[in-house]
Amino acid sequence: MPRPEQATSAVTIFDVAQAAGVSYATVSRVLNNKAHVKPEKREAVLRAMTRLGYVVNQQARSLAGGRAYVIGLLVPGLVNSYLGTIVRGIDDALDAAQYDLMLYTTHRRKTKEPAYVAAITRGVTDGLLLVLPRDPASYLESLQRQHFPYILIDHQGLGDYHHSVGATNFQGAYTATRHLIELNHQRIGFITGTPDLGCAIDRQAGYQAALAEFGIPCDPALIQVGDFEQPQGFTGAQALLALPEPPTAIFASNDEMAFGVMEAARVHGLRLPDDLSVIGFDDIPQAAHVNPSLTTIHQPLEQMGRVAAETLLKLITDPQFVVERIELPTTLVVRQSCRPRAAS
Amino acid sequence: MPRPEQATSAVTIFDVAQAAGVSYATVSRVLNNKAHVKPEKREAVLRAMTRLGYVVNQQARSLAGGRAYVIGLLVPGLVNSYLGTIVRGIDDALDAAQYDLMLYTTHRRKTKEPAYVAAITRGVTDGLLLVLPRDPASYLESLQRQHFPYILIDHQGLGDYHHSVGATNFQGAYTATRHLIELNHQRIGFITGTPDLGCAIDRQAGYQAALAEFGIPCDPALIQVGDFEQPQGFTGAQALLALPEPPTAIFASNDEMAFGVMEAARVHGLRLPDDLSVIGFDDIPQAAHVNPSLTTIHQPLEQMGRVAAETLLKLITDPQFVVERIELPTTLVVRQSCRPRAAS
DNA sequence: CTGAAAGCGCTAACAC
DNA sequence: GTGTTAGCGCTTTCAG
Repeated sequence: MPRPEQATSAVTIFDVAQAAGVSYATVSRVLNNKAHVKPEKREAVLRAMTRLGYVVNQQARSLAGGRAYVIGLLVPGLVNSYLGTIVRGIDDALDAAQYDLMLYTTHRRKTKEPAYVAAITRGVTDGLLLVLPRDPASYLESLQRQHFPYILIDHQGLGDYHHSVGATNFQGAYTATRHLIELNHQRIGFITGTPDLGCAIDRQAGYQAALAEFGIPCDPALIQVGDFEQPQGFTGAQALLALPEPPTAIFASNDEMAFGVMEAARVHGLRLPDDLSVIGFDDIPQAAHVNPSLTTIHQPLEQMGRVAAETLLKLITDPQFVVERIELPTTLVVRQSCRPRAAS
Repeated sequence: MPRPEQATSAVTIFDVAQAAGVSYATVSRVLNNKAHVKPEKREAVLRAMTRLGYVVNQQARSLAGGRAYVIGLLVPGLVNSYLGTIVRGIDDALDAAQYDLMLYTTHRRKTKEPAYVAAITRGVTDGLLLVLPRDPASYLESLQRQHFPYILIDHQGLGDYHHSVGATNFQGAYTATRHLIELNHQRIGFITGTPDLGCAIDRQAGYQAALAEFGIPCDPALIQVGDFEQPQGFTGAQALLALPEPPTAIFASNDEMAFGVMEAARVHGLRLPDDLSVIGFDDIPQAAHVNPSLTTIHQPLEQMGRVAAETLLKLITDPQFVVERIELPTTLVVRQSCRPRAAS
């Protein structure tokens, strides 16, 4: 009693072989672009495949030792537009290489991570892309031990993770701060990202470096800890604006928090950008559409995704390939949320 | 010469069987929770599995005719926070059932969709979730022919797609419009969604139904065609506000476009909500954070994802299971972007 | 250059 | 209850 629901499918390489008048193995060779197949036969096989509507069975293929043509993408719980943009880049690169994408979320099965990684590395997937993992060490150790191909996206600074693609966070934050300084601001508030993330640390370092370079003392009261989410931008700005000597400009570690800052400024009765300059980081689509539009540091998210995927693919095809940390440039996007400080 | 990169892995059910002193098949039975296994043996097998660090090989499992424990998610190109919220719900449900998620994007391989669907239905995946497919017919036909389990998310209205989970778009739009009417507005502008999407059509119908119920004539000049993206909200509102007799309230078919409307109102020198009331649809996180905060219709996206996934799982385990279209309720969320029209 | 044959790890009849 | 035995569809030696 055959499974009725499978009625349609089931064109195997065996069928193709028969139709093309060759053997089983030859079809496999054609399938994998192996050399040593007479052109005519290759042609015949190809023709038979299209005529029969043959589609490879990845399961079988990878079981038999070949590639799975799937790469895994491990993301933190939150699925937002930041991630969406990265995914678009990944998807592009994977599409070109005929790879599919398996989506894994960090918060799943957190109890038994080793098993999780094991499952991922056990055949289903040929490589793994990790976006902003909170605690990379738990994964990386087993990944490295198994020499399993992986690339980290947008994470660095902590530890020696050279298999990674990121942006020039330090440079970007430096540029943002410098922009504010050149606009004559002296008291510049800063709202950090999630403190245990490399990119957050680098952005803070860039902020402090610019201050130092221009001989502006770094007042700890001007630094508020945030978490990359809008509410923290709001509360951070509230604290900043309540200071005896409040800042004339605020640099938020990402755009989401910058929106929170703008909100707080309004609640505080401040006009933007006249009374307070605000600058963000990331350049999410929304940044161009708020009022006033947000001056920010553009982070090439889509490109990061694409480059990471391409690098991973390279790593998969050539295990000897040596991956260095790749940093893509950030750029200042000047819009309307910053203004020169009125001379006093 | 064994593959060196596989050094670590390779604990098979065979190894487990040996360690537990049972046969091959018994391990498989335990794995699949089949009946007829003596408790002591089951125990022994379980112990051996954890001791050896055994992890199932899904490829082999599904090749041999079992489940793949993977469901596919087909999404339109755009990956935004709308989708992110749905995915969270899906992920929750799948997590509970130990399923993984394969992400497919519509724009890929558009040239050969049949092959695409074939690949999806050929074993890698046990079922398919389709979010807002632009042209469902091209997929649905082969899906149905193969009796392959699938559920549509947030698509309806066109054709007879009962395998779907959505929200009460008509009802929500009706409620939004009615809210505006009860606020004494008579000239209410409307910006449509992408016209070929069922949800867009239903929302427009809801708008018109409310108007009709209150005896307000539907002025075609008050309806602008949009596409669910912010820029169209902006231009649509511009057209509306340039009318000889402009509306006192605008209902945008989604929040993104409502933001565009707010932007246009500002450019036009209008104060919100005093000079113009704006209402949206979706209740994306951002809606609570703009200024003024956006009154909107909450669409239970996360729940939609969860329900769709759960229903699909049910369908997979029981092919006889009959799926009806499921509509989850939308609710009005009153914030600060609407105000009663000043009596004139 | 090409065919034959041995599995990959597992499920599912089928015997015992 | 439990073990035995076929394959699932494909990649890969290994002979020709």
